[in-house]
Amino acid sequence: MRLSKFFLSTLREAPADADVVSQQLMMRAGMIKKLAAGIYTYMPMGLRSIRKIENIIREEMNAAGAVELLMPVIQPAELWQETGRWDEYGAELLRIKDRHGRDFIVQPTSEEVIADIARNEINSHKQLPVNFYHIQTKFRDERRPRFGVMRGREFTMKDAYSFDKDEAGALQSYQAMYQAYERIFTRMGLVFRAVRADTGNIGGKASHEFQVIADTGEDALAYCPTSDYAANVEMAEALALTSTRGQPNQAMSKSPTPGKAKCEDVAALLGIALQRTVKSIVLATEPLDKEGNVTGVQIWLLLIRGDHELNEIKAGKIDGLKAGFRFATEAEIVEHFGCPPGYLGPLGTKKPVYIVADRTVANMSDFVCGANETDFHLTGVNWGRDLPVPAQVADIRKVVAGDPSPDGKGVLAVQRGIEVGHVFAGLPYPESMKLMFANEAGQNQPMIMGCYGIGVTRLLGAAIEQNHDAKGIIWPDAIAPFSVVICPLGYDRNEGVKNAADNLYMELIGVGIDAVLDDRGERPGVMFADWELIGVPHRVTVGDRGLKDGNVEYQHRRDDKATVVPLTEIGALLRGKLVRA
RNA sequence: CGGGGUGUAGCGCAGCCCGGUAGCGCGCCUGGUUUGGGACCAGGAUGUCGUAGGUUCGAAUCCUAUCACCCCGACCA
Repeated sequence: MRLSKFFLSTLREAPADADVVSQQLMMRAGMIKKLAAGIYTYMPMGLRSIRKIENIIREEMNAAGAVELLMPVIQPAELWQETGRWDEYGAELLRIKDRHGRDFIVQPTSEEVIADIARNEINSHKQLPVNFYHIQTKFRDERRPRFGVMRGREFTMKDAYSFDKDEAGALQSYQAMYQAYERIFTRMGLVFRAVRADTGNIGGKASHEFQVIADTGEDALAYCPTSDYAANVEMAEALALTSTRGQPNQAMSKSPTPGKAKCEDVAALLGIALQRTVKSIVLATEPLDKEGNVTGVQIWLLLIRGDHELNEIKAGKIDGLKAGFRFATEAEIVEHFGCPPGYLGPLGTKKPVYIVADRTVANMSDFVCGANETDFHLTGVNWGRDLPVPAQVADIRKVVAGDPSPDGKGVLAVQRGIEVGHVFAGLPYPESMKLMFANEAGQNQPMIMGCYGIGVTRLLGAAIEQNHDAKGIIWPDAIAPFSVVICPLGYDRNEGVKNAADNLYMELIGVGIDAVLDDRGERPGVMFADWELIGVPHRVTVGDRGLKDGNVEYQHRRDDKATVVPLTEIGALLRGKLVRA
């Protein structure tokens, strides 16, 4: 591409409403423009990267045996009413009416349509397994769109749907997609991890998220560097930090701790480690009777070690809390404990409460907790001696870096990630949409469905979040808008430079290298700054100075300085660097 | 949805408190001088001041409504 025949507009300053670095850089580099909240135009420069991402996905999906089709953006409400998602999806589902007043939706995903296709088109086991995919525009009316293209309302997604005749086949389809995803993100040059995930409300069986590692990611991941264990922090299992309960060494006593309502303050006042304290968290549930009336309020006391944090998702899995819980009000706390928050503990509550101890707390000895009396804490508290051993012990805390890995093979580390792909097996649609086929015996049986998504436009942002510096974007080769930029110094006024640059450009294009020739005749500083902002990974500078000796300069976007290379060798050098991994 | 903030040229911002009909930097256009890291000089173009009402002789400025955009969002005892 000759730049004079392309379109480029860079900005020195990012628009004030850009909230994350990837969005700022893409806007400055002229790759995207915002049209409305969470809705972006992909400008020519940005679209080139999008197309490269799509092509890699397409090649690997095809190689994995998936078949491409294209389903509509606008879908009739009837299909969504059939699965119940018309009612369940909520405000994120954009609903529209046509001129006849019929209800339609703008698709946030395509399970309904593909299931409709599957039940109409697939009748025989001979047609299975099959995996359909498309790369299509989606719309989810996010409550609060942000993070640029990473959480837009309109976005592009690759979604694939597999249909199998039995569990074994479904597992194979799942693994084929898992491996395809590994190849896709590897080819894109991204650092990522496959993370075991909660199946969430789609309700499947096996599920992994593919997370691009970046400090600015929305999700925290817990993983074990010495094994393949990786899980969302919300999901990661926290083991008890001590396997058995220690023997009591101290007598229990009440210490004045005036004004010290936080574990940190109490530990500091008493001169003990924060790990010796126990934090009390009070929840309330409102159970219903058979008629659905609230029968009263039940109060729960959850005990967590002072330096740990409650994991509400885990708490929600405790019997009695499954139906939903809330944090107790201050009035409820005073009523049940006899004192306000800050001095609460499991001993001597005013009214009975349900006590749940975290696994680690259950094994603590000589610990410190609130005395249920304003301005007092208890020290040297021991289970079994001072109070009954906890009736309920559960994993209710968030894991932290340094915890033992649940697989017993090391220590957990925590990093942030951006979810760019998700694979699910065993979706419920075969039942609700009657996806039946005739098996070898001629009997009808339900198919097994899996679904597999990749956020195409989100990948664009995630790649930048992972790969940028103070000057701009640093694209991995495979998804850069251009692989190589030729920067001639004095293109408009130096015949020798112009000829050399033109010839080099033709040579690179001739061998299939995606090169751009900056033929604007701009000053070097302007050219360099623009291309460093855009993040083209390889740059060749053609100048009078080097040309006298038959040389040009090569510089990778990550290099601090250029290397002199004979003009006759630069083509081969670039070809060597751009060999596909 | 609740709370807060901001809307002035393509981008970044000032002007608003204290009303007098809009300005700065970058970018853009023309000419000239420059030319290996965002050049310089001279000249120039671009705004229904988010929108709609109101107050006033007069509104970017004050008032009301409305829209858009941005930020924050339980608790962590």
